[in-house]
Amino acid sequence: MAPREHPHPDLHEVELVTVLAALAEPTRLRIVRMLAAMEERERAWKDIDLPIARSTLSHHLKILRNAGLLWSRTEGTRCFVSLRDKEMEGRFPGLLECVLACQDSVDVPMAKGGVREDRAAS
Amino acid sequence: MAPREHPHPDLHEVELVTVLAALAEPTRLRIVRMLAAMEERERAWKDIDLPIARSTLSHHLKILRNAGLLWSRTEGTRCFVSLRDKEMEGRFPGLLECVLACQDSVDVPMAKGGVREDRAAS
DNA sequence: GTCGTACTTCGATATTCGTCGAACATCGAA
DNA sequence: TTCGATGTTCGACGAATATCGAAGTACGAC
Repeated sequence: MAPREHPHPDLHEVELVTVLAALAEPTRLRIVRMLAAMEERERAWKDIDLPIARSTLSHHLKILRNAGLLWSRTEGTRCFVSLRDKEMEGRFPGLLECVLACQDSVDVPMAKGGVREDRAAS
Repeated sequence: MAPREHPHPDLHEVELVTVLAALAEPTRLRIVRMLAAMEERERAWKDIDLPIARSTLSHHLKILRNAGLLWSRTEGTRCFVSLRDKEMEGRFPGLLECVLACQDSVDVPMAKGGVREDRAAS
């Protein structure tokens, strides 16, 4: 289907385990990190370049959306996603921040523009 | 088997996804919260009172241990577990703290002493 | 209207995970 | 040494999950 307007949960109704489960998957964590590392606050669905099928990507984005982690916006037949980091900070203070700050093996080698070199290098 | 000395991972080798996955399960999150809410820093294995089989509990404790979240110590035939919160703070600054601080539906109604009333009430 | 693009949903599959009871291993006590 | 207590491991099971390709749906362009 075309990107029909998706339901976005009220963050007050999102449970911590849901958020943790959403983040506890390498591909999804990578997506979150990529969105956080961008200069623009939005990323075009089409430009999310990962070695997975598009249907799988759609699946992961849905899980992140249901966990309150990202916002998707429709523009014609296209879709743009962005982190709900401000809201998440209100609901789970410090969580997203420390997840993003942490250094581990899940990197952000996602081409097609938007990756900040300065962050990637630190 | 009796509580043979278990392997505890070096926290530098523990990945964020491993920790998140360990925490992203209601029973395990409950165990972590219970350990954090205790006055004594240790809890006897035997006194962890949850509505699950003992083999299941053993399984969950192993996952938490492998994620670097808890430490288990053997004393004769008994076992005592405690949070590795200080070390986790060094590896993933702020993570455990904000997970414990967050308010959601996973409570800590675990009897047999050790639950702090002041925390439970806040 | 017809076609193509852009996502989403469906159905199928393989893997992982939570759970249990039973069997096992280790220690202390009798 | 025999017994009981204490955890752990094993084997099995159903449920959940990550993945894909194919089919479907909505929109813009022509």
